[in-house]
Amino acid sequence: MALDHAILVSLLERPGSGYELARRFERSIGYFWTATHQQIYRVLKRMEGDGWIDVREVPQQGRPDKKEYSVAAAGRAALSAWLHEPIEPESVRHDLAVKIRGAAFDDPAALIREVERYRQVHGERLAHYLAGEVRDFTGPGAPQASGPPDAGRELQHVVLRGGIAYERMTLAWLDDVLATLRRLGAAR
Amino acid sequence: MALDHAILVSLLERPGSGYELARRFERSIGYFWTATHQQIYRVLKRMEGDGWIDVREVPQQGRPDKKEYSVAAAGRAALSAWLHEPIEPESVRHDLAVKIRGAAFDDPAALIREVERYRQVHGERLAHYLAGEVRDFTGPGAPQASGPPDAGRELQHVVLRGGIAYERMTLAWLDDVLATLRRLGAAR
DNA sequence: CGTACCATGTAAGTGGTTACATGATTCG
DNA sequence: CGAATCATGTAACCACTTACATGGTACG
Repeated sequence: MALDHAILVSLLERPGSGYELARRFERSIGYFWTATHQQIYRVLKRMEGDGWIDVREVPQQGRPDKKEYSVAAAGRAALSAWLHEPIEPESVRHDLAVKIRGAAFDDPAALIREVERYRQVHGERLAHYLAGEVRDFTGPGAPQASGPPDAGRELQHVVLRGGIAYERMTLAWLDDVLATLRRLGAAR
Repeated sequence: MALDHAILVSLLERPGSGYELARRFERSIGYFWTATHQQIYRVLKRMEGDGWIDVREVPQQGRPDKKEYSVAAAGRAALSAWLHEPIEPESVRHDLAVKIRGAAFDDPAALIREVERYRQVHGERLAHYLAGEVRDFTGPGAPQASGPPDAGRELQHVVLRGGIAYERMTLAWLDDVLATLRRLGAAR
């Protein structure tokens, strides 16, 4: 049940509305946690009821009004408690791996197109992450770290490096998969 | 909803009981899909009702009788249909990444122990995969591939290589995370 | 004689997905 | 005037988790 905590972290990084959170979950936070707006609104309502977050009605011009949420003391405490409680490394679920093993009982070559699609998606994600890294961390326009290190910045960067490493690894593996599928197709 | 298909693949590789499937999901199939016995029994019942799988009562001595399931024609067809239908690369959920970003609002150094625990778990998984690879694929005792390549074997191996690559990448990243956390702790 | 393993289930709860619903504003 | 974006929700359903339940055999 880390959606609560993912939302708390995001609101600590910057307060915002349910709609804005949903957009963030399509991007930066979405790199390691996904959520739809329906889910987010439900959780926000619950956390508001529990006093974890505060709401502020923000009138806007040219746009619908919005409710801006920010983390209350109780929410900070709940997040801190969760941070200190150990969690098990999560279990993995890879549809593609199921498909690959299933292909042994069907036509392996028919999977090639599917794997190529995956390869493209992961290639795009990698490019996206790398662009973000240059923009926010390593590029010339990026804010310079002067004086003591900014913990939030460093931690965001190391998470992003994880995403980059994951995509690179995945691309290399998908190439391995493609080579294997092609080898099996050629040998028939 | 790939649990159905993961079970079908596993039953195609070798027919078995719900209990046996549950054990497999703790090992080989569990590398890329998890399921508890409660889930498995429910899905087996449903697939049996749909005519996807056949049951055979197998009396045993010294053990309780078991129901051995095997894939029926309709199940094979359902699997084939799924294999040919495109699926989106699945979304990721990493509690640890949420925790790392959350640590910026708490004590980063307190996360070190948690990350070390993760590191150990992933190290064990890697060792487990590598042992399996030697045993089943690359070792001297492993069945030799003579003549035409065995598609099932090759495909199982490439999936396992994916698991190995994933664990290696994760270990390297966790070292990066640890170094970052320690740097932040030392700079305070 | 207790623990571990084999074997199969039910029930309740939670988290997540999909579909439906509304309504205003901006831009081409 | 249609599509996209901003903004917030309800309802139904499905997948998954956790807790509870039973009962036999093997082994040290």
